[in-house]
Amino acid sequence: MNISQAAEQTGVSAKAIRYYESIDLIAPARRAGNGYRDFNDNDIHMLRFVARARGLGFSVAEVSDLLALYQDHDRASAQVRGMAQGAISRIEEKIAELQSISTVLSDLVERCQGDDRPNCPILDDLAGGA
Amino acid sequence: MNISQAAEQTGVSAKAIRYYESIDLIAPARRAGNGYRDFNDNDIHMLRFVARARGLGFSVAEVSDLLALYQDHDRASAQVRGMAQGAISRIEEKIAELQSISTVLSDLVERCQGDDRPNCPILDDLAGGA
DNA sequence: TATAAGGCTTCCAGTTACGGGAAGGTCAAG
DNA sequence: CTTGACCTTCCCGTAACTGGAAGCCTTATA
Repeated sequence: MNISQAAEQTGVSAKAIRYYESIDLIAPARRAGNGYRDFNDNDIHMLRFVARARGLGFSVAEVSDLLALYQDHDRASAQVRGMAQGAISRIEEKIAELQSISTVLSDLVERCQGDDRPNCPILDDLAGGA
Repeated sequence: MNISQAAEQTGVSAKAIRYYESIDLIAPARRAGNGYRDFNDNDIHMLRFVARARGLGFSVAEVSDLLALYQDHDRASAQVRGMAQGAISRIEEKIAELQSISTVLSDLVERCQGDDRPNCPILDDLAGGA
């Protein structure tokens, strides 16, 4: 299977696949006689794993660890669980931060008329900080 | 005032100040006889504006627009309000996305024993996607 | 069969918003 | 006069790719 088919079947762009290969996240694909990459079912499987893990917010470095754990059949599930919990913590923190920002912005928007006049509490706030 | 004092008073690092100057976000600071940047009260004011806007999640490009609006005393408040609302929308979207990710991860963690054994629903899910 | 379109390859550059660090000038203190 | 703390500019590195150029390969069509 050529790279564009692999991309289509996994949701990982051809560019991204080459990138993942270049940073050794995934094993280099077999090459056909013409030099084209040739992907097999296992390659597709791995790419889907990567796509799903990335989609769940794991960094590429973390995905690398997860792949190693996935391929190590003697791993302890605690390790994977720990990584997932770490990811959850970071996500929760980010959510809290975004929510507090959103609150501030919403308050500002509420106090701003939003008409043709120049008076704008939003800019006043940015300027004054108070 | 030298750059390190300006940094301290605004919460913007010296590196960031030079960067903002280099990309024309802020006006180049006056130079003292020795070539050092010399910041005045207005510079500090502008840097604080930038710091606060960045802290509220506006991109540097957006801060540039906000600064222009701030300095244009004939601006319409509607424009600033619109930008703030756009920022809020993006933030809300991001929050929703993070929350759905967090939910999925939490479900997975819950189903994972997290012990010394290799059985791990988290990896199973990443692999199978189902 | 010639050729044009499209896919594949590699490599380089750009993205965001800076931080780190090198090489070298400047300033205040002892 | 030297030390150490500033300051300057310049270049590299970050995360995770995307876009584009230059140049093969393949397939379809005239």
